[in-house]
Amino acid sequence: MADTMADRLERWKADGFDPQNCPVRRILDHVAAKWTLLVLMELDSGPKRFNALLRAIPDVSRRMLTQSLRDLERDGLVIRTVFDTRPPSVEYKLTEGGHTLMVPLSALIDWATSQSTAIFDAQMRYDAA
Amino acid sequence: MADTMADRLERWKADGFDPQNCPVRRILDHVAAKWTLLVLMELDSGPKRFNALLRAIPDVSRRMLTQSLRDLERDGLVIRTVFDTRPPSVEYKLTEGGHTLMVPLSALIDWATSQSTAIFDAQMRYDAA
DNA sequence: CGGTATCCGGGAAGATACTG
DNA sequence: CAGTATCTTCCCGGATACCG
Repeated sequence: MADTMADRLERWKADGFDPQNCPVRRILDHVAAKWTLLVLMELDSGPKRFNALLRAIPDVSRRMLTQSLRDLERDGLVIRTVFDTRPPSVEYKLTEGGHTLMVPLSALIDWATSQSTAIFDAQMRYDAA
Repeated sequence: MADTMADRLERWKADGFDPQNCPVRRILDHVAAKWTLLVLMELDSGPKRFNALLRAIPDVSRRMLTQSLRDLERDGLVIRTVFDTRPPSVEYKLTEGGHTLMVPLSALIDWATSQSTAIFDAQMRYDAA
């Protein structure tokens, strides 16, 4: 898509665009939620169980991990599978849609990684003034 | 970069990764902040003045627009130029770094746009259960 | 093991009014 | 024109405790 931002914006607005209910921002909000990005990255390398995720992501609480997983499940990006064993085990994995999200998301992560020192410097300069 | 997510995570963790202070997430938080995305998209098509942005983005308040612009300026993504006229006029435009951000960001917007109905459907299905 | 339920504090954001 | 200032409200997220 060689679409410019202006094109997109124009189409959105012509479409009766409601910034309070913008699907793109709703998705971005989820992606940028405090723990979601780390959850997605952990699951990208394969299915994991609840406590495995809890251990893999330092400082996340049970409550927030559960909520992040529920949000992702609701968006159809993650699938939750319960195995009827004793004690019960629950597996989370990315759906096909979840994996396709990782493509553009990787690019954004790369950008942020490569620019992080430049941004840090800019912040120092700004704060000095 | 054919880097997998697992590679990235491993590197981060080996690096003494603090999820509370992750540069990538800090940047993503700004990008995904309520109004930032729209501001960036408006500025991508060229410099704009404060009130032009205010008019272009429905429902944004003066306060929040100011804060969004300050955050972007602080990150070095936007430049603020004051012209000493009467009445004064102030122009905002993307920096070079701001423009490079739009590349991966466009890809993510495209993904979100193309998946928005699928996600909406998934949500309906989830909520029905 | 894999969650819920409940309480609570702090920061984000809206409304409104004022200013150089 | 391009902002501040102040107030208030809301909700995210942490802490803690309990459950099938």
